[in-house]
Amino acid sequence: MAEPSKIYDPKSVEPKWYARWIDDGNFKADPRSSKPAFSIVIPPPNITGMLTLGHVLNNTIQDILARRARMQGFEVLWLPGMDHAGIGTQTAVEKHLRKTEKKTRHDYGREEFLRRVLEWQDKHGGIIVEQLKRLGCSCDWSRQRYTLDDAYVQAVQEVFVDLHKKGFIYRGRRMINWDPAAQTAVSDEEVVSKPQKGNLYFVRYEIVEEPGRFLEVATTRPETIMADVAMAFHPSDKRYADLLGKHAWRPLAREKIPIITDDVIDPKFGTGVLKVTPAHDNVDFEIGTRHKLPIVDVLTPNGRIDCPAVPELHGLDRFKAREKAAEMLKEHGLLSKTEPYENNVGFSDRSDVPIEPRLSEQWFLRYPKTNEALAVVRDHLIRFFPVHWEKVYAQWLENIRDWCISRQVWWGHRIPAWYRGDEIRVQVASPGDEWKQDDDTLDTWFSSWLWAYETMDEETRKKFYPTSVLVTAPDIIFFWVARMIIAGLEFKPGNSERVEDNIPFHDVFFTGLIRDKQGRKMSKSLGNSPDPLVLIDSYGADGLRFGLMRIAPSGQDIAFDEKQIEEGRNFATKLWNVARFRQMHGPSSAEPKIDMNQLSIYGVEVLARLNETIDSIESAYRAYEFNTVAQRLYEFVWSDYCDWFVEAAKTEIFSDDEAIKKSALSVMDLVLSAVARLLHPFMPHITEELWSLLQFGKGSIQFAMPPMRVKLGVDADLARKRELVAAIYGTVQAGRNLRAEAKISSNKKAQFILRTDKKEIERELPTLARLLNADEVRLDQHHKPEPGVPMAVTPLGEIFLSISGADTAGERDRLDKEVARLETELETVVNKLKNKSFVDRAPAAVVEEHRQRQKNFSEQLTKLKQARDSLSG
RNA sequence: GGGCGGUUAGCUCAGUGGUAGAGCGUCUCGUUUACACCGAGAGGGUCGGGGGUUCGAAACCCUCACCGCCCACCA
Repeated sequence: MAEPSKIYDPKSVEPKWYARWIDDGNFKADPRSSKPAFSIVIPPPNITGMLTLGHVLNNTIQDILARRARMQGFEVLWLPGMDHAGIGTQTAVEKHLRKTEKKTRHDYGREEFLRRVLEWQDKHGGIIVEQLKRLGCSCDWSRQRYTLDDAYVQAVQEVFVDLHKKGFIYRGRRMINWDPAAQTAVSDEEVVSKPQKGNLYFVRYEIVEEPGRFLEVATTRPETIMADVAMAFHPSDKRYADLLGKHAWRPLAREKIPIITDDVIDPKFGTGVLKVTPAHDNVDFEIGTRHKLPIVDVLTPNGRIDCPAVPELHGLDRFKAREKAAEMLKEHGLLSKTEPYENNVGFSDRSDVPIEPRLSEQWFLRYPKTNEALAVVRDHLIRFFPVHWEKVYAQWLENIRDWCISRQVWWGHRIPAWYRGDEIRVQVASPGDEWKQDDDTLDTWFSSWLWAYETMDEETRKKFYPTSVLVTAPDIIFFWVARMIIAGLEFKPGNSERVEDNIPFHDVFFTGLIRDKQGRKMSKSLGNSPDPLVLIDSYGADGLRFGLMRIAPSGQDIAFDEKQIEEGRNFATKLWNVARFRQMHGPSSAEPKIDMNQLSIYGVEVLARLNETIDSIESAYRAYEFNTVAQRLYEFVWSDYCDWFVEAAKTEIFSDDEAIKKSALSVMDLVLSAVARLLHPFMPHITEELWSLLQFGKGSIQFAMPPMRVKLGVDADLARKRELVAAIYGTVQAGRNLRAEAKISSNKKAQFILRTDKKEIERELPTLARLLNADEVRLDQHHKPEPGVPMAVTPLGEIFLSISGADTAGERDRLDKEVARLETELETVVNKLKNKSFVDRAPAAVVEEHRQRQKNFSEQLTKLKQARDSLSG
């Protein structure tokens, strides 16, 4: 076999294995399997979307869970698919058409426009699937679904009809959030409030009954004055009490309007007077309803003024009109002042323009099963990770309002409502030629809330529903997670009456949000979002995955730094090289035999650490703490295995004694095979490559059982050996420090003398010498050093660095510092042990630990002082 | 206004009651045959402030400050 290259090359490894996995059908889920089921449905990316770091994080986590489950012997379904993203896709296509053909969708008409969208979809759709494959995602691609698949469309229609029949869906003329750019209604969840700098205009309304007297009102929206239908103040406000029942002149589109009182008005805000504009404000609408006021609408759907009575404003954009209205008022002396003002304005999440509250005929859903949805999370039938999202979820459900589900958009699921004259019918099929279907489509989320089960056929559902876990970013907890829970409870896809059979998933893991180094959200406009494919090209998919997972603490946002991906790549190379090292020393064994009699103490140590690593990984997985899993593996491989075990074991590996050599190689095989399997969910490609190169198993690593703890014999014996290793490693560190302090360059061999009464150390001297890069470590129980020879106290005794021309004064200074440091530490411990409360009340083990520490410090100190004092002469 | 996170080394973050940690960056040494995408060593922190609980607090409680999110109809 040719020797693999020094640098691991993901480009030649990753595509090769991915193609193989697909060819072998390794990701296919079999609903007829007798294995226990593990299932995940992908949060469907937008059909025309591109892979972002958010997707990388999210899908890496899902892949880790899926791959680990496969290794554990589960029948795994990771169901992929895409979302049609109604407004999002339509907006993208409209933008494209405006740019290339200078036309709007209305220029084409519904049918032709939808044809253009399909064209666009054919061209740009599904790219993200190929990108997910490059990341190594083990989805069952043969089951890919789309929210506009025929069957899915049918299901959405039926759900609509069903909910309408049950009385949960209704049509009504109500205040909704209007997006003037996309020209559609949006849901409350799609409105984000942003602080906006603007002005507070103080406008004077003349009292009809008392000419010359004015009522002053503070408003941010003078452009809606023409829609004012009343003036209102708080009933307890004495300032205006005498005006109740009188009238004011509306200053633009001059008209008499009544002066009324209402409880919602805050007397402390502005002048304590509100101009009531029911058509353009939610609060005002409610006041209007209470007082049976008329509704005057002066805005067009695209946010322009519609008021022929005021020609100066008619047709103007709402923001231009605001300035113009203020000007006009000023000219008439009706604007007393203008103050700079900052307030929160609702913006459309989609088009990023201010939302216009608007009275409109729309379809609404009164949510079913809200109490049940609260209960399943509260009672932990569904478990959230991290748990604090439960509260956010509960708050939303407790204050839930009806969901506006109709959209004035063409791309999406058409509403199954039919009209003939004044008649309305809600049903899937057309009632007849003379019936005209509702022009509107449904909110995209009204289709995605069925995703957890409408993506499965009957047989699949039987095996894999409810799904095991949902992995998602927390920003769609309301949009998607909560609604999927409600849908599951309402439509009972579990084919049973039991709640636990119908919930869409057992666990929900909320990922963090990836931010840039400055803590800003990743966004296209900021250009701070690195292209994951470029990262894959530079660092490999495995490097990207591992690097990202190691820095993604559960439940917290992630500050992205490419350096960390570089570390992931470096780790892959490290792994690669240490495997290559193994390969240089003969064939490896798939089932290495560990002979406890032959096993070196270093082997014992590394296997004990492997056991600890396996344990902590196990518990970290249970808590979805992927960064802990990654970090533990990183430390074990790099530090415990490479830096310590492999270096120490070189003595054995280069030994002429075949039995000794074989024992060390067996340990390496055992560890490497275990590490490959433990790392496989994080780094699928490189581990498969190593598995194959080192011939650790006949089949793919994907279905290899995760490693078990290694049995290491009796506890007392194990502890004694590990203590000895710790002492040796401690001595090595002390010795290396002496070398560095004495400025012996790294490539120079040094000589050490070890003064110890521990006889068993003799056989370890060659290893000690190797680790210290010494050509000799001599054992001398009665060694009397020359004055000024650098020395250190270690758990084994004292170590001396043999050098000529020792710097006595320098060494004395060094020892003085060392003595001072130890004295402080000793004092701390002694004080603690002097404290009666501590000795009486602290756990016995802790007290004993302190006694031991005191003993060690005292012994070290005695030896150090002797050494120092001998220098003072 | 309500709620939820966060504040630990220059940077990014681990660390939920018992001697303050990692990686990166910095400094010194090094091409010692797995690895310079590397190895060895060093320096660097009164754990945001203040109170409390405890024998003992980075951790638990209270409070304040600052940063970030989410929810809420102050025009």
